[in-house]
Amino acid sequence: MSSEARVSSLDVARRAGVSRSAVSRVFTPGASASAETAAKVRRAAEELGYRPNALARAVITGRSRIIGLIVAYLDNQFYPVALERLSNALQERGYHILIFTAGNRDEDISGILQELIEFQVDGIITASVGMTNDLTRRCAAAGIPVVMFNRGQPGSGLSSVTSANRAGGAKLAEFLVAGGHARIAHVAGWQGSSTGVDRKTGFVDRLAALGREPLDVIDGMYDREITMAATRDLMARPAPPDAIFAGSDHTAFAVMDVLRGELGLDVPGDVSVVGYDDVPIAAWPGYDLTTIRQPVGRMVEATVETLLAQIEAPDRPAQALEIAGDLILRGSARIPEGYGP
Amino acid sequence: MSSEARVSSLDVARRAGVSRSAVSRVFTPGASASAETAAKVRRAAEELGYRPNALARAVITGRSRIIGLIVAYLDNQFYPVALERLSNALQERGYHILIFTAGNRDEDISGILQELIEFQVDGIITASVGMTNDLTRRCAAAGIPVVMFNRGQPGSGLSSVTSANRAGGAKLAEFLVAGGHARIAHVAGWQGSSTGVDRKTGFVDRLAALGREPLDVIDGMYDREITMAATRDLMARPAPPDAIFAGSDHTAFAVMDVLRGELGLDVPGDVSVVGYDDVPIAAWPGYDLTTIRQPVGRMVEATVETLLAQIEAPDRPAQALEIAGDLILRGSARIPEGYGP
DNA sequence: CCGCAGCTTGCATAGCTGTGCAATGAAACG
DNA sequence: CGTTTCATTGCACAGCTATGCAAGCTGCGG
Repeated sequence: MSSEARVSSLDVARRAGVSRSAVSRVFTPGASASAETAAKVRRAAEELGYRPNALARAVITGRSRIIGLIVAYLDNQFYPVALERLSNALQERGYHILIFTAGNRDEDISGILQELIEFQVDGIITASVGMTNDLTRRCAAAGIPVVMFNRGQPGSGLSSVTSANRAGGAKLAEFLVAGGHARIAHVAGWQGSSTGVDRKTGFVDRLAALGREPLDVIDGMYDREITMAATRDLMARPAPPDAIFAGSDHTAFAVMDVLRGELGLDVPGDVSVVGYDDVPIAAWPGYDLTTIRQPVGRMVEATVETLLAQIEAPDRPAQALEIAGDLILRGSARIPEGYGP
Repeated sequence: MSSEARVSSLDVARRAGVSRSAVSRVFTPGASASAETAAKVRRAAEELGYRPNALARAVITGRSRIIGLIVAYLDNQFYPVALERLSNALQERGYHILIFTAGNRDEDISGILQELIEFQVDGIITASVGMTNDLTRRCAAAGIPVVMFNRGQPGSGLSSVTSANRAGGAKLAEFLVAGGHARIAHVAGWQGSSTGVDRKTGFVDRLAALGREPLDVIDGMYDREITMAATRDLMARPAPPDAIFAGSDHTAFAVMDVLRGELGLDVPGDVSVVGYDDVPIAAWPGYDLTTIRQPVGRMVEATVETLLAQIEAPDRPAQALEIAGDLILRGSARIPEGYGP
């Protein structure tokens, strides 16, 4: 409530008639202080508007309670939703998110790692970022725990939390085949990412197990424009697909926009479309998209638990968690007999 | 490249055969150091993987280069887009965003202010948050500059950056009247926010100036469900509206989903719909929404400039900036003669 | 009444860095 | 070659807090 000069523990100590140590102990859980001095200190702190300096505290305890979040892009709604939940989950545990936006270029990521070290972050979460092996090595060298959210990197020694992407891709393959589709195409997610590769692999392998093969697989790079171009290309062929699996909901919307908006086709009458993620928009009647749900809540919980555990015990081995996701039936694809309620 | 022990400037100094001061000066722009020692120091730092401790630096300079961002929700796509740009703009200037998610309840905000002070943030940006006057006073007391993004609070003494919301509302009123609509309704943005109030006021006032009045004005709270309920209510009346202005694009999508998805109506054949923001989805063929563009890029620039200027010169008076936004013509509303190209 | 145990509290130090000040060295100039 | 000047560098201190250690005090039991 005083003027704008920053107020330190010394000011509080003087006003309360005690030493700095006493003030520090009052604000340190687990330290011993008598009820009387605690009251005096709290009152003085209140009057002066004092709060302990978390940065100075971090310098001496070696714990900043800051988590660095590296995120490449936010246009896929899955990531803002996850960001909000991550922030809430970490806030509840006394941690905070320092955000870093980066393209997927190596030099971006490299520079960001420097800054993460400068800010003494206790841990790192990456989202929608494909890490390089170089970065992997440097993180390990810096001794900062890393959890990759919605990405994995086998053999990197880094923890990761993903949904069961291969299983999800397989479910969609079965679903589309059961729906009686003849020409099934896949506009895949970025093949530089584990999610993009795993979904594709699970999808193609299950098709093969059913004695089928995809009409075509094109890398849509998780990009709206590229996916739209790929869709136009597919549909311009003599025998166009009657079902398209897009690598994410965000790109499935792009596919549907081309089919309905540009080509005047009916979904699912002419072409069935399925996606992956179950972002909120997928439930809107405008798209009503059949998709695999990525359980954001549980993925976030697992990410936070894993990261904090690794911060507590740095020697704990990294673990790659996969969380199963359900097929969500909606109106964008023919529903075969036996599915649904 | 070494083991995981944190490496300090003393380690680098020893390895380079110089004093701590020399190391500090090499990493402080503007300080004097000979080319020779700079080379020695940089080399030793490289070998040890040293980076200066930004937290310790912040303790002594009194500048953390951390900006606190308070955001209430991210489901309206306008905010993730803004967040990404804010982060980029600040990163370019050597600042970073510490993120705080909060509901709009007073106790949330109050607790967050404590944490903002603890982390010694140099400035605060609020987005999608309605601040209380109490918070206003406490921020001023703490001496931390605040810029409200996409919100204003007249008379609070806080800086703000918004688009010209009254002017935008007026443009939409004119546009809908020129389109020959007979019964014009407004499902407004949250009336506890300046944007919601200003857009409504500009809209209603211009209607009045044209000798018209709205069929009804309902507070949609910027919430999808509430807006959908309001739309159902409007359309169930004996004389339903033939044009609806929704307080944001995000809620305009909700209106369209009810009209087309639930009621089987044609947009704009039966009802014209307009929104506000011009988020990316508004341009997708699935919605193709006529709206007022909020120029995110310029709003972000202005926010960053204002905040940094206020950090440099704390006595600088607060300013409320308004940035004009254009009417973007698309297919969700009848286009009157004389508009368009 | 005395000794001991246990809780409090102040002192001093640690944890990392920026920066004023003075000393050192070299370079430049006469 | 002598002197002045300037850049450079080390020392010491500041900035804010946590914590081990020892001293003080209180209370309890003998």
